[in-house]
Amino acid sequence: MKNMSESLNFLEQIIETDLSEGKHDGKVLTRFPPEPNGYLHIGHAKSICLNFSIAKKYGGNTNLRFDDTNPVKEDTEYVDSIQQDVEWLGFKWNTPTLFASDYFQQLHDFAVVLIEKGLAYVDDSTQEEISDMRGKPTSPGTESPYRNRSVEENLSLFEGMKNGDFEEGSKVLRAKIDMASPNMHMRDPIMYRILKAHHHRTGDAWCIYPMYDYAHGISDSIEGITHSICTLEFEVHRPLYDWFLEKLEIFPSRQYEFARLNMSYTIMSKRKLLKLVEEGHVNGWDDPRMPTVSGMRRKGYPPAAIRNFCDKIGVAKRENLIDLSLLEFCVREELNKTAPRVMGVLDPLKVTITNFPEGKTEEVEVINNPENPDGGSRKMPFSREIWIERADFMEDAPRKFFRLKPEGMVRLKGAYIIQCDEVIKDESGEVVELKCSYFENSRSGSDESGLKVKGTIHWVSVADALSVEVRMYDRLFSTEEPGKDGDFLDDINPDSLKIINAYVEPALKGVEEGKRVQFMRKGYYCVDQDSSKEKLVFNQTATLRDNWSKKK
RNA sequence: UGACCCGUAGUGUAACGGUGAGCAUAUCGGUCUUUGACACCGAUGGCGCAGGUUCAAAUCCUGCCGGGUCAGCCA
Repeated sequence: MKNMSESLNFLEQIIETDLSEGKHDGKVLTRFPPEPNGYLHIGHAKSICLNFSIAKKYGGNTNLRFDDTNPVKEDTEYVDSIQQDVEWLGFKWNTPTLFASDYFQQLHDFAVVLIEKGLAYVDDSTQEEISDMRGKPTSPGTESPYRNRSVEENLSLFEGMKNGDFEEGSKVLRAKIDMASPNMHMRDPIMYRILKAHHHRTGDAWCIYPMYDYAHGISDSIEGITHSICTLEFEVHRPLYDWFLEKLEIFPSRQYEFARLNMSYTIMSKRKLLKLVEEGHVNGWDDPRMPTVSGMRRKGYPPAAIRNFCDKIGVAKRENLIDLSLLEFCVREELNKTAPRVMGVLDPLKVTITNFPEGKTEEVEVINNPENPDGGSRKMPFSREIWIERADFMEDAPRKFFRLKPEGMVRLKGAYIIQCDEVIKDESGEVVELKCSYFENSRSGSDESGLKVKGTIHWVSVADALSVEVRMYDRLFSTEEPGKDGDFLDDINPDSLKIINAYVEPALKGVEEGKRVQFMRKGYYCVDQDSSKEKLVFNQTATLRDNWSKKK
């Protein structure tokens, strides 16, 4: 009988077949090849988890290699953030960080080999001419008038390109393949272009830079990558990937493609993400509303939750749109196990316990995490005046509302049962305070009152409460597929951020940045980097599920 | 009107010619509960269509329909 753990995705099947055939002496080496021109997002996380975990599963390794072949778009700011994000996600690459730019010399030398074999030529055509001659997917292209230059001429021209003898854009090196190929990528693709730009690693050493199709496969081959896993849009590039390795007769890396992640209410395009940042729709790449790894980290998503999510969504070749709620489920699942429970009142209503002595403070003991037996407990001050959640009181409550109502009773979590005796309102009729009485013999843990109450609510002592800022986040977009009908900016949710003030229990004083907690009955929150000694700032990571409000 | 890839519950993903098409999530009920959370139980819901091969097809073949990708000196 087959169970889940035995079922393999299509990439695992390929690897197991390769292994059984003894390919590459049973070695598996994958790679994650980001271009350092943007921040990593959840879509990259899928690729990272896939590459690292599949290699690990089969006793192999994974290289981190920056695909830095386009100096005009790339920057070290991105190489730093990308490395940090991969590490944070929990993965280690065993070689030093690699760069395609480390292979510029080899790439150049291989290009010379191809020229010598008569398989590459220098083309003087303009960009427009090249584009025109390429033809259309439905009709063949035409050959460039420069296509049949002699090997010697090509060699000397390419040397000239390398030496900076020619203007940017005046010449390119092209592979000589087939202008009539039904595959556009085989119509004499460009291998090198002249770019008199400063590279973030090689400086001004080069003024010709290799194109992706040429550099990527050869870089894989140089490193001995056995399984080069990329997204579906590179599928039509594969014949070219193979062509270079075959003609050069170097290590036969193989490329496999999977469907990229799409998620509801989310955009994944680097260009659009950049626009959100640049136009100030969000507060930077690490804004907790961003689907970036840094944004999710700041929002309080644990790396284990993201890994779990990537595992759950699986890998296949069909287009997909994952429910955002699955990610949220994974986040809650992880946090439920790991986040200590604390009390935080987000929308406070004052309760005075009239029969509790003025000025007296008692300590009650509260379990830190019922899901974690080793989580221990802590003390919480209890006094005559407390804050409760405004929504935990209802004047005209329906029958099944088992929180506080006039003359109703409720358990204060970890403390006493109280009864609501009087509702105080202001002149506009809004409830501003509740006068309650407590049952002294109902103390949690030693309850001898015999009272049975259905509801338990959270609270904090007014005198001891910490006033904190809480940033409440909702999804950044209000439509499932932002931009599906028109401009994606029109689908931005205007209420994606609300900043409120809340009261939390004093045990939270001085908690470290990044700490994740559950505000009991409300949700998970994470201490933001904007916190100061005077004022803590929390980001809402996720709310708890709320079946009650759904039922209503 | 070319080439390549892909169609399994709302969503995602299994099945490798042979149980009643499984699992997760979502949705809806219920049990439990000093978190209306969590956990647990149950329900709704699926093989794009049509042929063919076969004792037997989600699975193999053909056609159709639908979706995606490709015409950067981006990756």
